[in-house]
Amino acid sequence: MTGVANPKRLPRAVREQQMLDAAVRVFADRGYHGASMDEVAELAGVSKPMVYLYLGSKEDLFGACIRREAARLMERITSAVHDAATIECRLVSGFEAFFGYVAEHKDSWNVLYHRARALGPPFADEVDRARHDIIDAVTGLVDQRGASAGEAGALSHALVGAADALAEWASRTGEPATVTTARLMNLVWIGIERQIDGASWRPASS
Amino acid sequence: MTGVANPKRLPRAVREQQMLDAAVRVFADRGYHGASMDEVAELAGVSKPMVYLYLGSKEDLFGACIRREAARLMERITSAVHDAATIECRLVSGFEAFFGYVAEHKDSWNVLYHRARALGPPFADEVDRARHDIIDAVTGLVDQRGASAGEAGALSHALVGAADALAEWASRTGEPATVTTARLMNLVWIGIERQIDGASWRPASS
Amino acid sequence: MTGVANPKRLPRAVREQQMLDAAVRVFADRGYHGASMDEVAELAGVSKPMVYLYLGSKEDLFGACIRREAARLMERITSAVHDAATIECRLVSGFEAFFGYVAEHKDSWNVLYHRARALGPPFADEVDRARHDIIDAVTGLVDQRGASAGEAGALSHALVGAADALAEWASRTGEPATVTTARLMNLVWIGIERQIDGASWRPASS
Amino acid sequence: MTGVANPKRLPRAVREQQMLDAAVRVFADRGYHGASMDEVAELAGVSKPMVYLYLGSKEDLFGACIRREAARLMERITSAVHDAATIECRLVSGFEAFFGYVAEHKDSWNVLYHRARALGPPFADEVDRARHDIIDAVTGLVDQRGASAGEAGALSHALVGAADALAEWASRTGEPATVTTARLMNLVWIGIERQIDGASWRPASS
DNA sequence: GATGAATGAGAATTCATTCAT
DNA sequence: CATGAATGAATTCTCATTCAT
Repeated sequence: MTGVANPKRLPRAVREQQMLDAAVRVFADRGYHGASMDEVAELAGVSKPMVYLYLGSKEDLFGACIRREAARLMERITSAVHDAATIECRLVSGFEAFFGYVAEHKDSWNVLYHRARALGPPFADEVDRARHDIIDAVTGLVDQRGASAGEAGALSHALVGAADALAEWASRTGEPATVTTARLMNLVWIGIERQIDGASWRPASS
Repeated sequence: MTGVANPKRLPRAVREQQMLDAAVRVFADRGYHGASMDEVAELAGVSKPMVYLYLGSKEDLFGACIRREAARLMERITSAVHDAATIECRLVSGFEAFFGYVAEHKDSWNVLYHRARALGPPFADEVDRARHDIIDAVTGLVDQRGASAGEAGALSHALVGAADALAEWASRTGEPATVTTARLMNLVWIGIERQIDGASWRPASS
Repeated sequence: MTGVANPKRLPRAVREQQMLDAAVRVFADRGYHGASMDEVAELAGVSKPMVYLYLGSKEDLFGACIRREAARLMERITSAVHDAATIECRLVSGFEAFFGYVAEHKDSWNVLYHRARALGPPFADEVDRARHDIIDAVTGLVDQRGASAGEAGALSHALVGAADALAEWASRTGEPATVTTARLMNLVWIGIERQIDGASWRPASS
Repeated sequence: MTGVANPKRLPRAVREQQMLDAAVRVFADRGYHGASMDEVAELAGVSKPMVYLYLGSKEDLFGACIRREAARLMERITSAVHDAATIECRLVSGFEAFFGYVAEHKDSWNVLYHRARALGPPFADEVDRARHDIIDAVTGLVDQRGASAGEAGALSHALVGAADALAEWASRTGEPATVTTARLMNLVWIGIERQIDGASWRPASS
């Protein structure tokens, strides 16, 4: 009975991280509504009141998960992009980091992308903020020169959408991040380049 | 009380459609777990037992929504693509139809795309089938000639992902389907063309 | 659609019997609370309102079942006992008739004995009346001469109880009514005889 | 409101017994299907979630009742029989204990005997096990010497059936257990004795 | 005579959340 | 610091019962 596996009396910061780990896992598996605080507490190895004491309500807990995971993803991408020279290299590095992250942290991505998106008003803000941080980062990659705001915004949305779908594909086929990155670059790089140069596709019919 | 003022004693087929309309709306707004059968019934202007009698369990009801909405979207795309001559034209028509549909039937798209994806085993099949019908249609557009199966699959996943993200963007900015289509073609058409021709992007560094 | 199997427009008396047949079956299978009017109606091949129109509420329907089946059992026993000469013969004939009935009409016995007994106040009367008709008949068999009322009552209760338990035993082993009857007579006949003669068992210890 | 005025925050073991007490009472009064978890909780003086937390589903709860009550009855009979010397004494002690138990714990007997019997597959096992423990005990009393298995089985079924019916009779007339026991011995002892000795009743007619 | 359409009421079960210790 | 005990409020689903045709 007396603490073999779970040392009691851990410092607060550690316990909080354990709880968040558990929460991310449960939210990823069941979605926000499907998750129960009971399960989170059990998986974290603490009693429910502890969860409430440390992280607040279910809503708060979900928010905390989103923020922590989004920050982790951002950091991974940012540091990957950091010391690449050309736009092309930045994109490649960024995509590779992204695909790598998704492959290595399925739960994290699951919560962020699948579970959190479009979850009624109380969460929309939190999630949108997180998602926009990422899209903005991509916009930053592409929009080094003067594409108009609208253009770059749409472009990065499309890129992130495509990347997301490919991440899923990659997680099913198990292909390495570099290959998936190549597929994506294959599809979009020339388009991006031309867009940066100001050229654009015209309907063939006209 | 909130439902439309309905004449009583409608024939079954009519009531079923009303219920499905309501269900799509509610599932779109709240997600599967967040939706309550009470709300569906109220919005449909009937009592709960009618919903259970006609459409079965919540799970069944959700499945019925998915199937109906997926069929509608597919029909719209299929008929748009039908009489276009070149691959390029087909893509343009297909995207326009898609963006048009998403713009005009927000709830439908919401259920199909945001709410239904990644919803545990009981639904995975139904949803996956619907989603794959669409992706297969896109694959069919692109893969008229001999891109290898894997290539085409990844490509169409990426295209659908990009289109989805742009649809969201468009729904926020309110731009017409033709403009969004142009943005997307701008980004990907050359890449597609080259891929059809067998050329591909190479990492610049090597 | 138009009546191949179930001729429509049957005379009321026939329909009522069909419904009662169905009801006995369903009540036997599921018990009073577990049975649903839907199932009864379906099994009877009519719509629910017909059941209500002809037999009244669920409670009424159950009562009607009890009465009909109890009457059938009583008639079987009564006519078997009718032309036996001695008390012993009457008992044997009565038990054989009883065991035979239980073996041949499982549902009927099930409803009467298992499902109906001890079913809260609304039914207690109906069921008790039916059960007492049978016990009274047994009392009549045994009490031809002057056992005091109390004695005979207790005796016949015990006999019916034993017979009931043996009926169940017989229905499991499938042994013929005559054998089961012999078992029972084996156990109780001498005791009955002595009781009729006024002799009685005395505790051995005194 | 109806429950006993309970001090709050009782230890689990205590609360569980209170809940079982209430459940036995309610199941006895209404039968399995007729009983509602609401009523059980109210009578136990706790909220429904506590019942589910401690005892599980309605089915589980019913099973727990059956097990507890069957064990109590068995213990009473076993300890009564324990130090009687002859078969006759054992039977007398056993019956007295049984009639005493039924008289003193009406609800318990009601659940065990009337409510639980013949209750569809999910319960059949539990109930049958409990019931057979009792019948086996009786078989053990009677079958000290070599009555064949079938014989002894039928005999003990019949005895338990008779005892049950007499218990009911006794509970109506209020007569003491010793008197009811005498009635039963009066009826069956000679039959049992002869059966032990291998003699048996023969149809008078042959 | 017969039924499809419809519902009010209540069932089991679960969950987020909070005290008292 | 930490938890076992406890619950109000929903949620899904079913059922007996009745109209309108």
